[in-house]
Amino acid sequence: MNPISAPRGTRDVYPPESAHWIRLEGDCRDIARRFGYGEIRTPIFEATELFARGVGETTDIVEKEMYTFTDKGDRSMTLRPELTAGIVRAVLEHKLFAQGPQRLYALGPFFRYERPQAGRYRQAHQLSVECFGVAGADADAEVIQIAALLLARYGIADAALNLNSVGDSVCRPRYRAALLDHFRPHADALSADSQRRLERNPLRILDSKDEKDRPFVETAPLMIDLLCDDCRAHFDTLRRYLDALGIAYTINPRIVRGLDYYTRTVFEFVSSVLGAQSTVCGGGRYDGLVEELGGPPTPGVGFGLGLERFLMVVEKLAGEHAPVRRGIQAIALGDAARDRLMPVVGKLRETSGEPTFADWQDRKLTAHFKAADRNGARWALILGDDELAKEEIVLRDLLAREDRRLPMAGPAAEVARTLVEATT
RNA sequence: GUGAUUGUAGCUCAGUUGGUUAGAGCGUCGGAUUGUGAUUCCGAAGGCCGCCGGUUCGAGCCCGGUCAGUCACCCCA
Repeated sequence: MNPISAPRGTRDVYPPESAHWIRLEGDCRDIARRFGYGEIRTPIFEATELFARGVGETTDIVEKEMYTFTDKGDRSMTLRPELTAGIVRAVLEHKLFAQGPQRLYALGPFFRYERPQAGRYRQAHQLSVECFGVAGADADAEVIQIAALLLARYGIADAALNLNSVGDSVCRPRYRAALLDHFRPHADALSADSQRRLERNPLRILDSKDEKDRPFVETAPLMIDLLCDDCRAHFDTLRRYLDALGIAYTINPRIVRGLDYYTRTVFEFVSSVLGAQSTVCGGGRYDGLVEELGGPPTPGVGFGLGLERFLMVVEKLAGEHAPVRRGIQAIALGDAARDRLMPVVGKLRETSGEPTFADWQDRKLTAHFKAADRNGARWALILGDDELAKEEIVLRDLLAREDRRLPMAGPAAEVARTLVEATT
């Protein structure tokens, strides 16, 4: 029988890597909190209909990338391919809009059935930040700053903010028509992919990587030149706010997002160290989404930030740094010492903020020291027959390589307290 | 879904034109040192050579399939 492996495109996270995840998730929560955003947790599966309507029937995500199944009640369910639709559903279900604008974030997995590649998984994780009920560009600037701050906290200067506007229901149809007028006469000269895109989603041709498309893409009209007055004003205001916040960006008139619901602002943070899947964070405004899902007309802006990709950038950019040594390795030599030391270790684990490691097996001192190194312990605590006889215990500083002898009398709690003091 | 490429010890990788008991470094465990670790020396354990089938007297090596990793397209976090 073959051993079972993790499903394709999924991966396990375990020590020491899991420590990076804990830290990143903590930083996401901390930064969201600073902006007054609260956490929302929604199911990882929802009615298929929610994503079909929310993400868009004709998007690649809905057409071919969803994990959809029929449950035992004959309902069509889907593992969420992104977090926003479920959040909107929950907000509507609990009538949170009755309480004014909602600032929410969610942290968790999403699922897309795609061929894995660098920075692309079938189960991935993201921080999803959503601001509902604020129509002004201040909300756009606010969510962008959240992402910018998170990147800055990890010293990721490498990620560049690309900004664009895809217009609204007034000017986008006009732009689409202009694009079709531009590309249609040259349809035969376009790449096969772009010929297909011409019918389905002409905007996509703009970020084609095919050399054949290049001359036509370069001369194509730009949305940014055809924005209606309202969209133009929104875009200009956002730029002013970003400048005021000191957030650098470049206007990239060719960024297009894959989800149907975006209106006006779209943005991406891209990193050069990620390979082909270079977007660390992508988002924008979605003023029509809430209504589309059966709610009252409600503006919204938000983004998704890929945690796997974020950590990839951090790892590529960060050099090797010596791991911090912390905590105590407790070493008992002999049965009597073990019996005496065990309650002390128990108390240390209750009261010390640092880890306490112990291997109660009857091993050589050398082996215990090796374990201490492996555990990254800062201190070694040694108790053997000699110490027992003198009611002492040896505390070794593994960095300074120096031993200290401490009194070992009284109840375990007292000994533990002395040790905590001696090691801080 | 399309294309390329790679699967040999826990990890990184050798393995000759197909030829007997498949190797190294690191790591692990033990010893040198009956109580002092990151250096050194000695020893040991650890392999369905991804899986299934085929060719062959004989397959880690050749062929087909399959699963998985990696990279790119498509698409996106």
